[in-house]
Amino acid sequence: MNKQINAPSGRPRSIHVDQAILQATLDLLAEVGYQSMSIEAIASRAGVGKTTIYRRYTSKEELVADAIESLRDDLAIPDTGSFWGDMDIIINHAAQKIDSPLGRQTIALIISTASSNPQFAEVYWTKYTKIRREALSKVLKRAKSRNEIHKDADIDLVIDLLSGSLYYALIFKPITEPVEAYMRRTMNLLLKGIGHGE
Amino acid sequence: MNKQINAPSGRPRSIHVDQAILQATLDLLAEVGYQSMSIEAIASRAGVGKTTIYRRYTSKEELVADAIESLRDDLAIPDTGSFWGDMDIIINHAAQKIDSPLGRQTIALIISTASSNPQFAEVYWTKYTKIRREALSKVLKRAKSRNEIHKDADIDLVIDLLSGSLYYALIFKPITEPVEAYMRRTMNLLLKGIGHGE
Amino acid sequence: MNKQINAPSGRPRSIHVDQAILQATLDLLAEVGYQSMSIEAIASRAGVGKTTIYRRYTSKEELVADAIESLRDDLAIPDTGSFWGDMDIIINHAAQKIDSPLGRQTIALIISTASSNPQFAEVYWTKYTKIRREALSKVLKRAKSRNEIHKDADIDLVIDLLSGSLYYALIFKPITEPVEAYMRRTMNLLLKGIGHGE
Amino acid sequence: MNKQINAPSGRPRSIHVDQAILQATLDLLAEVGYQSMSIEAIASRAGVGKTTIYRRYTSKEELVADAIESLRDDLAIPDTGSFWGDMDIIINHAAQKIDSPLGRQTIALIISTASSNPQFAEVYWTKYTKIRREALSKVLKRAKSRNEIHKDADIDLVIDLLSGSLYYALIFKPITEPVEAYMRRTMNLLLKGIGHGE
DNA sequence: TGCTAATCGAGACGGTACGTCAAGTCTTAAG
DNA sequence: CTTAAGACTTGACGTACCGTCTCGATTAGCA
Repeated sequence: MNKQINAPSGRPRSIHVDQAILQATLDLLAEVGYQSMSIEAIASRAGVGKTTIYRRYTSKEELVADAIESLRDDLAIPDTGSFWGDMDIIINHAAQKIDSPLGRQTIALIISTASSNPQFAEVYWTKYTKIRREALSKVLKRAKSRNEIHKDADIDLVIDLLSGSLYYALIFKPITEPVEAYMRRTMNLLLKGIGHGE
Repeated sequence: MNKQINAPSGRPRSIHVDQAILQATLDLLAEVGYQSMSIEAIASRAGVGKTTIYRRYTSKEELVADAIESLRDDLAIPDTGSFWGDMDIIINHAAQKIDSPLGRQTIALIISTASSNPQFAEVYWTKYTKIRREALSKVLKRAKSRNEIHKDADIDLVIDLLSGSLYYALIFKPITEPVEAYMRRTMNLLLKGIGHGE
Repeated sequence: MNKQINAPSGRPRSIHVDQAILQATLDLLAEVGYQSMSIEAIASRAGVGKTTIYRRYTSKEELVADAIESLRDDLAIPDTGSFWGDMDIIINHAAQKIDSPLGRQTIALIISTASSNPQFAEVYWTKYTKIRREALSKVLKRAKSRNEIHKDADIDLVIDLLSGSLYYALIFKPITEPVEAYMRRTMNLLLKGIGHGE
Repeated sequence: MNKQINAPSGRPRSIHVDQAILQATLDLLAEVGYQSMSIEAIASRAGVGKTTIYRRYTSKEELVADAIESLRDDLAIPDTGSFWGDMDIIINHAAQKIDSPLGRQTIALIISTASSNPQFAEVYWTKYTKIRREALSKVLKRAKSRNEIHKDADIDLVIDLLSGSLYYALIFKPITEPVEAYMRRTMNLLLKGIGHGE
């Protein structure tokens, strides 16, 4: 009963080929960057015909999105019992991801593509960003319920500030301090605020 | 004593041509976007030979950077006497800049190019971003001296959060609310903080 | 035993394209001449990408050489039984070839290219000139065996004189008489000589 | 009375510049050949602005024609009293001219340009070829009057054969024998003829 | 002696064509 | 029907020269 809907006649697609393509894509992404990475180079690196790639993906964006998706790690949402306990884990995890050639290229790519191509902003948002936001969101909600942060704090906006400043710093500021330290400073500022309360 | 460093020989460069090139660049940037904008199209739109462009700029990035630079407005730093008075002006100014096809394209471009090309991050930082940061910085310092915000608040970091979240929202979030409203919400969050004081 | 040296993989070259390129080349050669004939024009006339031409030929010379080669007629060596009978046929054949826009352009081209490019002199010599010389040579040898011309006459040199003077006249002398007449006068002079015998 | 038609006011043209241009032209002609010789290169080699060249010549052909003209030697017509005496001088002179890089380039150029550009065939004919033909012509006429050659020999045609075969050999035949030897063989053949007389 | 006008070098200008590269489509033979 | 290979059209790239056009700076001869 669980036959494939349309019984595929002829030679089936090779999964080795699938993997070779994704791997070649990731390799080249880390080596030469998104812009200077040609489909032809990917094909040749993967030992595959161009046609074989075009049969699977209709654009470089799609291909790369899939390649990045392929190495998504299933981020376990931490639950240590304290806000800073959870945050430390999230921050360390993020920092570790970012501090590699592929990690930086990936972020640069996501921002770059997304900013000039709204329809791929959507794709990346779902495949990459959303997961992380959900983890953060859960952690913040728990902190709320533990009364560690204001119960009327705008969690979504907090995440915007946290993520936004991180990306902003990664793009525009030469590396002055470790990613972890920067994120902790940010979180602290958000906790205390800069006004005088009433 | 006459400071003529190098008497320029040969026919001098035409400023009409300079302007035509920059204008064509801005037009096309708004119309078709950075990626699909060819030097050939710019040349033809400007009524100019390709050589004439290549004589001035060695890359599309350089050209576009200069074009954007050319429409830099000399942002007067507001001084209304109150923090929110100043902020309103800055926010309105920013919103007005952003809410135009060219404005959005420009921001997308800056982020996109900068994120995949560190050396142009530098250029844009200086030509475009720095000026706005300095205005914000001055306003925040004055607010500090008026005791409207904490005197030990990390101004640089505050600006990172403000700018970062704005860019982040512009890229990843479909337009749900006016830019002004979003920026005001952000500023409020920063003032109050999300923690419970000491 | 099957002599297929390298089994060709990939899409084979299209013979339609081959022909279109050669035809466009010959057309333009006759219309605008060798110098002002651009590869781009040939490509567009043939309805073909520039790359497709560059895949086959590395230079305009090569392309044109091949185009000319393509219209080589398989000159049948005449054998009428008499020297002048044979010569008449050869002369008429030559004259007919020369008296057309393409014919003149071809000769001009061959001489022009060959004189400034020794390696193409070689090509043209083999593809174009040699065949005609061989025909002439055979005819002259038969005339020798029939005792119509001296048995110690230097046939190669005779052909040089015949061909050389023809080309020379074509280049430098405005058309005063039909090609046939000129060639016959030349041949006569060669037969009689200008000296007084021994 | 014999004043220059239009008294030239303003700065007169510099003869140093004239010479520098011609010299640079000849140098480059011998070095890189006619085709790959750009006006820009000539100007730069001569230490002269492009305008200065275009003020004097309207085309590369004109310029080169003048450069070649500038080194015309005033071929004295020999008169030794015997046909072969005169011929030896002419042959030696020709051979000496031809056996140098510039000499070969010049001939190649003349033939090449002339064959693809009838209006320059005219120019070269007058400036270069005609002089040599007249010398030959005079020598042949004297030989006639001395009864060394037939009195009804077609002198013009003889010269065509002599010149034509020489050019032909220079272009198409790899150097097998000295120019002098070849010319002497040709002359001999012409004297004796290849037929059997009546 | 100073004026006038064409010259000079330099190099910018709008163009044309170059030869290269990659994009995405297509056509083979082999599996 | 997929695959690897590679030919195909298209279009932009960045370069080299073309012939024309400004520039400021020399020069001569005429006034």
